[in-house]
Amino acid sequence: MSNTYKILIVDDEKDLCEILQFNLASEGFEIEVAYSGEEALNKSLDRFDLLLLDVMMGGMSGFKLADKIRKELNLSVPIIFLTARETENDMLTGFNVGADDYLSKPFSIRELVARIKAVLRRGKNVEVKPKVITIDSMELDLNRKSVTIENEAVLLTRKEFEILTMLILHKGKYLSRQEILDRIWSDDVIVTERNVDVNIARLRKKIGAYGSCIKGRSGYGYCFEN
Amino acid sequence: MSNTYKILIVDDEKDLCEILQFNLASEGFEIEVAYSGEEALNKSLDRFDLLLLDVMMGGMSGFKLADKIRKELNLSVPIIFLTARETENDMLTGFNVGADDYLSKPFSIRELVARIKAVLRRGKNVEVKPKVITIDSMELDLNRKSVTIENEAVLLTRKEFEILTMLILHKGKYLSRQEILDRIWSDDVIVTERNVDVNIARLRKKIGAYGSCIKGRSGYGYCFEN
DNA sequence: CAGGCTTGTTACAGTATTATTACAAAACGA
DNA sequence: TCGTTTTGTAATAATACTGTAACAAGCCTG
Repeated sequence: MSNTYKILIVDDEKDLCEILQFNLASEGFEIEVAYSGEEALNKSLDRFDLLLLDVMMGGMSGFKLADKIRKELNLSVPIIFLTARETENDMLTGFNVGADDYLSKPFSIRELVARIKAVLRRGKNVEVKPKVITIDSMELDLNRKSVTIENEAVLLTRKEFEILTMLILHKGKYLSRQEILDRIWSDDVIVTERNVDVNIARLRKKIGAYGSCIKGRSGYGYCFEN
Repeated sequence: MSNTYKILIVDDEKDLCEILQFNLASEGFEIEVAYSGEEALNKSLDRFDLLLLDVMMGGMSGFKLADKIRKELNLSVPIIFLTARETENDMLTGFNVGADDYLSKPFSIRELVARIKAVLRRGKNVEVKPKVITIDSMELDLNRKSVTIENEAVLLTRKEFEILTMLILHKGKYLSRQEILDRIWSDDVIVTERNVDVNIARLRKKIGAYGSCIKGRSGYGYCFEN
């Protein structure tokens, strides 16, 4: 396999680390090891495709480490937890800090490998969104949330901007009113689907000629297509 | 609370189904149940956000079902397996057919819910893999619900699209009017079987030369065959 | 090959869905 | 706070979709 996956093992049991390292390496993975959470944080963690974290470690626990990785480093690298503890609460904590899987010791190497592969397979399709989208003479800046057409600013409201962005990110696909509501309106607000229509109408008017790129189709919803 | 995820439970233990249905429904999920793999295949499975499959079932096993779903229907909907069996080999079979998680009975509802949420959360960032069916110069995009012939868009209504999809997914098999009604019309609406004929006629007209691939046979129903 | 049954097609009407407008409520900023 | 902007609702007209009925054409079966 040309691009080998890099996996970081964080566990303070050196024996187990060695076993894992040997076995996973022979599966074709590229392995690095850290013997504590602190040591792990000293590495540039964004290099790895997957982290295997022991929950029970001297010093920082695996959960704590995962939390830092998610919240402070803001990384979305997949994480699998290893733990000797079997209680349900641990499970839940694990998933709450964004674990991708969870294995209780003792586990078989084959099972671990299977789960690693499952997690890596999932991750393959994630797509990095561009921050600026250009469509002919129309530009959306997702960071600044601004739109220009022929370099002229077009002032869209928040909802209008988000709908336009969503349609464009799914260019060519019809999105139902419900899907649009789900994504753009906060969960606790209850509004009618007609709202989507109204906002689409406003949007169409504001973006001039591009308005006709937003197609509406009975039973399907809306779609951007140019 | 717009975001209801639709989950299909496939298990032949009715009691368990009921318990799961009740508990998951009260978590805000929208639940459907099938008591066998065969019954599950009669549903349009692309409607669901997640499948919970029992491994051990009378008739088709959960693994077999998953395999069909992945390979024949070409769906990438997340799957979680439920099983009483704990052997490692089962685990591995599960992951090989593209399972997203695996739970051994008995499991706690809370754990199941946590795992469901983990799987659904993951799915958010994953770009849906295109589900496109190509038949000579005709292309059906099941995600976009669009049809093109020689790269020209063919605008089908929902019913027309669904009928065409259903026929093509069961290419070579005659589907009775009743089967088509059951699958495509919602349960509470009562309509005559003649409706199927009418929609088939419209469909045939819209898809031009491919119209003649939809064969009708007295007493059998309709079948797509090219 | 005739009669009854099933199927294909068309036209029409009822229903559902969508676009647009105007106005009111809510949120926002100075 | 007040005035402005944004957002939601309701009403309406326009459009699209779907079901029914009617009839023609096909197909079984005796």
